[in-house]
Amino acid sequence: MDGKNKLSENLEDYLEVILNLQNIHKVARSKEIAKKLNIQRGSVTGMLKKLSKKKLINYEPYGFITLTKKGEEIASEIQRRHTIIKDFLFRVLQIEDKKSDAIACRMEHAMDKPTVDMLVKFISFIDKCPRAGTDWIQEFIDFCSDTELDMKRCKNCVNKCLTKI
Amino acid sequence: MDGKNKLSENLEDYLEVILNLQNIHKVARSKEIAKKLNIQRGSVTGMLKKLSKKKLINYEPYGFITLTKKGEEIASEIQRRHTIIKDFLFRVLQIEDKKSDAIACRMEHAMDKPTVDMLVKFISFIDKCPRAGTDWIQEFIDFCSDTELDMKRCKNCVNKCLTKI
DNA sequence: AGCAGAAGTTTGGTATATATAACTTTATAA
DNA sequence: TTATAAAGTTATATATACCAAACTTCTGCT
Repeated sequence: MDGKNKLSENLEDYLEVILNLQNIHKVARSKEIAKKLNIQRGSVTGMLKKLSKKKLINYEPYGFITLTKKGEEIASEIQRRHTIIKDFLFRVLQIEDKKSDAIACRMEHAMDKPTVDMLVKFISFIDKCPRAGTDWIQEFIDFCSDTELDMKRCKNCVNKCLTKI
Repeated sequence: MDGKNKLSENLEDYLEVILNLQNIHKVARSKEIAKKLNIQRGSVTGMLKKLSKKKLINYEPYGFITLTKKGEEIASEIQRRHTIIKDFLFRVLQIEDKKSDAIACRMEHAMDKPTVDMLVKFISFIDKCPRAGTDWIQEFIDFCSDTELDMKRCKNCVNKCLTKI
């Protein structure tokens, strides 16, 4: 029934921000939304009206702003994508914290749910598989500076896997 | 000197498409650009003018369309990002071919060069590290259906690494 | 040469998302 | 309780990027 109503990236960002604010202050406020999105207060109202028309937020002029159930579902999914992508960028690819956040903020709109689900599984696999793990990520970090593998070292490294099992 | 002139995602897409067409037909043509971007012919002209003003393409009305050196540099970088991201999605995350392409097409604008560089290293590490490799990716595929690790199997799996070195 | 059709452009209109500035409503505090 | 500030809204304007349809230029064919 609502499969085609794809939200713009901006509207998705609004929902995500509203969810964050709601989690802190119970309700979101126009001023705070503007601040978080780095835009002017006046630009927010029109977008709130759009979200309201789509029944994603409860909105009355000068009133409280809260997510509807449907809005919360979407916002949660976006937030989930953000968290997962950031985790991958930060913990695996070794991108610095703030930058991971900034890039995740853009990537979350490009990746759909099934793709993020696979990323979740992949990260989970890295964390659980004896052939991977945090020591393996450390090897990756070293690999990044060395570029070449030292096979003697590899032998040593593989042996570490055995100790895990 | 040109650090702040960030292109919009759309302009980046135009450059990428023009590079592709140029590689096939030496020059790009308005009609082909429209076709590749799934838009109308009339929409292309204005964008070509913008790219021309930014000195990213050589453009005269009714004339040939080619990338300038600067335009080619940017287009190549975008194309490189696309290829790398697609490779990760397809070969590692096991996203189907066409979908990998479509998502890469959107992600390429969200990830900057340093981040893609790290992704390159990561994929290269997966391909080269004895603890990873294609057999490890196969283990990931199995992990996706099973969700849980079988430690007996893990022992077997780790032994495979040893045979590599 | 000249005509038809293809390719390219222009024009006018739409949708999205923003800014700025003036205005209204709500909240605060003397 | 009423002035004032803060928060929110409205109106106008801008930038991006698209479409549809009319128009222009170019190309190939006879």
